[in-house]
Amino acid sequence: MAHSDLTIADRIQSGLDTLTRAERQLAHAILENYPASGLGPLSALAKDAQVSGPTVLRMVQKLGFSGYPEFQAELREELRAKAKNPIAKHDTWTEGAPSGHVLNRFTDAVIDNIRHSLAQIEPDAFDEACALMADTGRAVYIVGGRISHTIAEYLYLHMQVIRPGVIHVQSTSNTWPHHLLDIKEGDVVVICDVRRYENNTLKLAEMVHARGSKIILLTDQWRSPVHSLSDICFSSRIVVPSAWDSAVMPLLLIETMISAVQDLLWADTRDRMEALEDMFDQTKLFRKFT
Amino acid sequence: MAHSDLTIADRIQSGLDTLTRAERQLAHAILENYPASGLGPLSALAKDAQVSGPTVLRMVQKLGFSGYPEFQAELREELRAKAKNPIAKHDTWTEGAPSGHVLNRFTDAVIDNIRHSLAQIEPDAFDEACALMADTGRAVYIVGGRISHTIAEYLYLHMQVIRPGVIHVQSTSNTWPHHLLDIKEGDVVVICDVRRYENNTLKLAEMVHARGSKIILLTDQWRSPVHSLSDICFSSRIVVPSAWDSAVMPLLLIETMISAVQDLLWADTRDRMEALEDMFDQTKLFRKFT
DNA sequence: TCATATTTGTAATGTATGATACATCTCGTG
DNA sequence: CACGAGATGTATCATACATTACAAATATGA
Repeated sequence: MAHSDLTIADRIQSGLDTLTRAERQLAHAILENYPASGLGPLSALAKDAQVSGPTVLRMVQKLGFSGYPEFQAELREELRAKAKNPIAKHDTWTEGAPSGHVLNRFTDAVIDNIRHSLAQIEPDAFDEACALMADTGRAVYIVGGRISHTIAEYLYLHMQVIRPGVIHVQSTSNTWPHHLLDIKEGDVVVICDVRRYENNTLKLAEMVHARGSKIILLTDQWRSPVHSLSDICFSSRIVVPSAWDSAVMPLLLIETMISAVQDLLWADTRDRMEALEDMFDQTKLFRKFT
Repeated sequence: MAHSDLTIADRIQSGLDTLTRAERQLAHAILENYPASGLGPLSALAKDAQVSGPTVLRMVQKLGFSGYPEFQAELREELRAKAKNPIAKHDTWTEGAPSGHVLNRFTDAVIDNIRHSLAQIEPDAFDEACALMADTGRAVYIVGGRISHTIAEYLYLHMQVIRPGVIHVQSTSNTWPHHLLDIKEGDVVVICDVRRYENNTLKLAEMVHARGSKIILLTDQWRSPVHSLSDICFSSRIVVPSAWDSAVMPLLLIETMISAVQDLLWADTRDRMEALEDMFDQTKLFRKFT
């Protein structure tokens, strides 16, 4: 807030006693449905409070603004700040680091990304995507680009355990057409494509689309060109205070999918996981969990 | 609401696909801080979205309003209505999904993990780790296990661009000793090791520790056995309502590190990144960003 | 590759809006 | 009750704003 830490509402409230008759009327009208009424035209507010235009203007000036537009600008600023707050209020995440520390700034941005992205997701689409991936009648192909293949692989590594028929394809590799030789109608292709969208990925999408496969797309807020070919599309906000983009939100989505698919297939997965445990034990790849 | 039960945000949301480039930019700007941005002057919104005034107007008309003022009037009406119903609060992340939906439960857990993990991190240790990774006098080895190698690779792919002398080692591969032949005292080894801690990773840690390398460990709340050998250790909470663990917090940490190291090395990185851009342009690997 | 349609931006225009000057009213005070 | 100082409203003005018309740019399809 430009002028002080107090909101305009607070300031009006505290000064209520010192106001004159018309000003008090006006003050109540503003507070009545705050801040909506203050965001309309001056004349509308005046009419609503049954006072004259100049009275509104004088009040606004008493509050320290040079004019009505400036007053409105601060109201909007309050609104912005309020909308941000629900969880990001935590102004420092790491105690001992100033709020300007990269750890705090970065986390703020990520939480904000999560909030915005989830607000846009349609739960039905999510459930549908999970149902597709849980359908063992369909093969599942998982595709990622240069950077995004890392989270694609993360999805792959888990899906591989959960169900059979999961194939990992790297679109940056020239050999991707080989992996798609056997793809057929009804198969599911999960594509991760965030900006610096890659031509290879688009080509791949076009090919599998032509084959009649279902495309589930994980992309960013601007949406990969693949999205026009996709059956289900999830867009994540990925902007952070960095020269790079954030993969946290896409990863969160992927993990949630893994969890949901796992639940759908629990009966089958159980055996697979136990079998895997046995194999690990035999190969002594892992230490016993202590 | 005057026109329908849907809020303007909903209507914009649902029509996102049918929009053109400039309109989509605008739509995102409106949703970004909704409804504040829509309550300012048309020109301000246009500038914010980096589109022209008329584009805003056309969009508003597409939404069924006769003009911008009418659009704003409904935004204010929504605000009024929302202020009246304090029950319509966001206690869920995705509207339209019950609070018990996996999307909401999972996200709750992840946010909780982030909060707890960051509360435990010592900013000084973080800064020190970044300084080590930014020191081009030291080689940086990045190591991950069976699953964690995906986020280790994510770190690698970025560090590779930021600075020279970055090596990716996969501890699950039998060939890892080959990659460490040249490691020397003072070099930095970033190890990702979360539960199902792997024997190979511990062996590797012991070896590089003996060589006098600095170990930065990313692990979970129970801490990998490597932690006794590590110089700097970050533990992330990774429990989520799933049969699997979450890699979101480790990834968040890694991304923050990338950002911090990038900042420390900005002068040098700049050239590297530009060189990379040129190479991408030449090989036409990526589409031009639209 | 060119031609056409669609999208987008620029510049001009008219109007709604906020600001100003001044007249009127209200209320306290002698 | 009259006077004056502050409060409030009316009428006018200036301008910032939304709107319109048109041109440039971009995408689409032959």
